[in-house]
Amino acid sequence: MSNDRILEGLNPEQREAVLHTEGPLLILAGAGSGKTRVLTHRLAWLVREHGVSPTSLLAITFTNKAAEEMRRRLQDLVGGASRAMWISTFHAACARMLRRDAERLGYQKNFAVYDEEDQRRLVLRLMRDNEMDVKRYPPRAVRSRISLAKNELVSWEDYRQRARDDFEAVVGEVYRLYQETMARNNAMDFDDLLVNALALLELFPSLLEEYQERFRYISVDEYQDTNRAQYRWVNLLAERRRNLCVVGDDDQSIYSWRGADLRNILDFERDYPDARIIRLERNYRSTRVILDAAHGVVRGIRGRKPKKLWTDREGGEPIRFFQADSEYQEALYVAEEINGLTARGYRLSDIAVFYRINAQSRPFEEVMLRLGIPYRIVGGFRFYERKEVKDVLAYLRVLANPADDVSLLRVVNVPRRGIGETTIGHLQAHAALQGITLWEALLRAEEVAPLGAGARRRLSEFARLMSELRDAADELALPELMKEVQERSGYLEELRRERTLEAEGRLENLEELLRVADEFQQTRPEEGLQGFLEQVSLLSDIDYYDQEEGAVTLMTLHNAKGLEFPVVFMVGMLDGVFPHSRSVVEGREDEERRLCYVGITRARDLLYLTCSAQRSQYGLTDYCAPSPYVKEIPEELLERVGAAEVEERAVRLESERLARMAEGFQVGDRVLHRVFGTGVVREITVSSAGPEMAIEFPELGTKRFLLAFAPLTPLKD
DNA sequence: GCATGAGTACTTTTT
DNA sequence: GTACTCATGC
Repeated sequence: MSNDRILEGLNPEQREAVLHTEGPLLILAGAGSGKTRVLTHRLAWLVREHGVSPTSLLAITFTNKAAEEMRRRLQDLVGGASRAMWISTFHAACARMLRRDAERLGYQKNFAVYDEEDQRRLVLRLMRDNEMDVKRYPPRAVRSRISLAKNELVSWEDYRQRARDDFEAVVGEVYRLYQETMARNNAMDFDDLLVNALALLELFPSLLEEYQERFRYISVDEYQDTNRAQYRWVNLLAERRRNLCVVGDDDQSIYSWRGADLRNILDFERDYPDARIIRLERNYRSTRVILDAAHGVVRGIRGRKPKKLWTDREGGEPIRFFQADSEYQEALYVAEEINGLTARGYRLSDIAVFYRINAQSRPFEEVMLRLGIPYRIVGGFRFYERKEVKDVLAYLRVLANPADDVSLLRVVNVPRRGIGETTIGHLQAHAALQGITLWEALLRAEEVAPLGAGARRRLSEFARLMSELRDAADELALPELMKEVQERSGYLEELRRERTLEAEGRLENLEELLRVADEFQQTRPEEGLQGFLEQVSLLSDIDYYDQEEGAVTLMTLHNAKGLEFPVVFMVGMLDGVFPHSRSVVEGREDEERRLCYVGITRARDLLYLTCSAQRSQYGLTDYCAPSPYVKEIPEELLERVGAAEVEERAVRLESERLARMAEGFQVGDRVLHRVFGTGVVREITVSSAGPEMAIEFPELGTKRFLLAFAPLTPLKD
């Protein structure tokens, strides 16, 4: 392939960005302006034209999915060289550094990665152990403050010193206990990955130098959503070579609640006075109407870098706005439109439904299920957050890192083996007194004086189980080990005994987990248990998403970032939900506007905004006004849809569905009625209530049924 | 130690 | 409407 192909089809600004290889570069890339293309082509250009070794390239993306996509595109441009580049999220890159050198910070290489639930459990335990008031200071809130502090590089010492009220004082104290326990448990949470990777660079100049020498060219995508720790880490790495290319868009900054700081991108010019700045303002995605609507929402934000995207897709279909009477009707409208769109030639995978919070998905799921529209949900309850999955993973985590007592405590009595709170309490006290880990205390359970004989026996038995599994861990490949854990822990047996639908589902999930382990073993056998656990904890919902599947996509606006669809429905556009009342209270309304902007600019051709006059939450229904953002879209771009029309179509849709059902039956067929038994169809007619059938039963004579309600099944001869 | 039921808080958004 | 905590009784 010739190098010219790398530049082919780029507009002048894109081309300029690709050609600017040396020195700091800021690319202000509006929505749909082809920034992924620029990023990948720039890397390809470095390799092909400048002969840069792929090992010298570090590319940070926002999700694993984006990294994968980038690698795939690079594979096309430069072939196998793409494999040698570091293309990953901040968290994955930091984890990689730490797997190599965490020992320098006092961790062992096999450190565990805690997710939010693990963190919350630990915070709760620490607060209870120290007699703190968990009602007044909710562990969730404490956890989130600690997390935010870390992202802003505030240590517990600093935090405690700066505490302004008693809540912050409590947080400061828990923060200290938390970090101590994490160190003892040989565990890091998501934030520690960043903080500790940064610590490696700051504390060990030789390491810093090594990485600075290695990564001669660094690029960061979605720079507007980086936090303090990420900012420091990446700028430190780039300090020597100064070949730092950052890409972002202040209008799409939507993660301040997780510590992202818009100043990182706004101040880039101050950090690098010699930076080249390139603006990509040509949008290749949306119609003019859609871009104007998006602009209407963010126009008024103060401190915003003024800019306006342009497109040569003049005009476009108006934005449809529909205010339904009920949530159900809203969902029905969306479903009707989807049917109409597919009739017009759109594929289901062209269509997306976005909402502000996961809880809003329910009515849409229900209606699509009922009308038989295939859909796929991104996010919400995650596979790896399901109880049974986390339980089995917790066993594996203990095997990989016995110091991990959060995981050990999670599984010690799951399934039930008669080891209750009292017993565990004694064990913990013993461990603390002796200065040993919970695991060690478990192995020497006989020495725990206050324990009764029964408790002691049960603990020893559990200890034996775990030691044997630990031996197995050295011998067996991952899938076999997991199978052993599922079987020998008694977990499968307990679920099998239950014989409920729920247990059935859990068993299926555990099977799925085995398949995941199997695939990991096939593709990355050298990474072992450790690597598996790490991958599992760093994956996000969107990483699993395959846009090509023949289904409508449902997801939150946050998950929609970086994607595009020919048709977008933004649903539940209600004041209080969007903007979310909590965001408003906490002074983050601008960010809600940007979130709206992100949603709108995902649409290529068609955009729908919907809401309903009422909404139910906590089982109650109350009345709601439409989102104020709807009003900020210029009136001439909107087309309001009437409820009467929607009702009418709903009725028609329903009768069509019934008519389709009737197609399964013909006069003369034998059918089975759940109550009356076997009969023969004598007549099919259609009334206003849908298809009716006259069925003759041998004993009972002829009866008439409404197809919609009768429990009938056709019988094959 | 554990099953049961009453009472409660709860929902932003996620690597 | 649910998930979680807590008190009660076996």
